Amino acid sequence: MDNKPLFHFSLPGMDFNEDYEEPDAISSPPRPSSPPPIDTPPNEFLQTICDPNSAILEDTSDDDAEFVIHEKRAPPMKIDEKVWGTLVHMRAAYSRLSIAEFLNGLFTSEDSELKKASGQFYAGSAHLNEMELWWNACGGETDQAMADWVMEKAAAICAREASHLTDRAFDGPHFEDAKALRLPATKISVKAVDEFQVKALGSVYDRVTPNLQRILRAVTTPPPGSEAKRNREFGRTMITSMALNLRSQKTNYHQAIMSLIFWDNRLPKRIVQMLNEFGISSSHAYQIKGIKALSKSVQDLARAAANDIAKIKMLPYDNFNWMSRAWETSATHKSQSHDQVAALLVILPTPDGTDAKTVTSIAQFKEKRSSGRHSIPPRQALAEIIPSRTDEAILRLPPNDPICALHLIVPQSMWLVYELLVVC
DNA sequence: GGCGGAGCACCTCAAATCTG
DNA sequence: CAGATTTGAGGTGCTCCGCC
Repeated sequence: MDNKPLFHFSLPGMDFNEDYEEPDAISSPPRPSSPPPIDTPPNEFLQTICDPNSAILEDTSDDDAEFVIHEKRAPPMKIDEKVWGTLVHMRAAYSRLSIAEFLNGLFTSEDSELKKASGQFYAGSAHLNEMELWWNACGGETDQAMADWVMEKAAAICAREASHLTDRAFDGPHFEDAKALRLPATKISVKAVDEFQVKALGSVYDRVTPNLQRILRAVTTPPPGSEAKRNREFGRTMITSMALNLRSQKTNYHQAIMSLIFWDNRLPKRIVQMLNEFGISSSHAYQIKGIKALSKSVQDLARAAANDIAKIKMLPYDNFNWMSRAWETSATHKSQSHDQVAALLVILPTPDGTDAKTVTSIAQFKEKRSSGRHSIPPRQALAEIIPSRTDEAILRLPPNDPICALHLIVPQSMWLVYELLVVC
């Protein structure tokens, strides 16, 4: 029978004697009272460590007490020496037990004492240190087998995070966050659109998917010295939204808003469908339902504002000649720049010290007329109706500023336009 | 089992292209 | 050049399927 040991090790100047005879496993040798020197020949060393008949261990002469008192204490053993001694013992006592088998036995055993020992090992997070050592010793990311193992575990961690927001949201720790990431087409409203912020969404992802974000940051952060002008946070947020949407189409908050943006910019249906496949946008059908819901939400707001006695309303209805690039948004025309007859509901701010009822009171105008409103000198009257310097400054706003178009309709000398709702 | 998103077929309409 | 035909895009309704 081949009794060749399963492992072989050596230190400088030392090696095992192949002719060494293995002692009985049940008679483990006692620990030597002093460390064996590294460069001791193997036979002597093994005798020192393992031989119960060793001269050191057998020294039971009457001089013991004197020896303990007068002998200088042996210097502490180095780690190498202790490890070496342990390996020697293992080989001597259990020549067929490999280190891998030993570790497996220690960490998978059901024996209470062994579990206690392995638990102490975990308690100090020593296993993380060992894993770091093994990672470096094997070549880190250049070792394919090691990288495969690590990535498999990392993928499982990221999948678990995603699961807590999608298929296992109900049972997970982020149920409320998962609900906030779902936006049914029929629930799209002005409030939902107004509240959407990529930055805020990114913060939510940082909180509920920290490990996935760690990986995305590592991948998307450019190397030092290269181009760094772009803000990667928005892209990482989009990537996360895409990943979650591809896992579950119910997680669609970002995609829903994207589909509205695409609709507003007249992106063709087939492109929307393509981007839906990619997980960037909701489907075309969702777009249509969403716009319907959004239009209803806008109308509800307009009705509420129109019936609010605390607001000052103005309802211009005319053929508006929109300035170039002054976009009008409506449910039926998307964003267009055109001239057309339209009705606008304009909510004007209430001046300080008064209220809507007083400002819009007919009696107020009658009072002004009766007090000689038309008796002021013509020159003064003209000065009051022509644009002031402030008016002119506002009228010189950039042509693509929609406020500019509004000021053409509502003279600045009256009130600033506070809110505009388009009634479709 | 209900809800909601996606897929699909089908419709309408307008622009582009063909044909006599 | 005018009418016919084709093409392509937007929109709708039904069905399937995943999630809760």
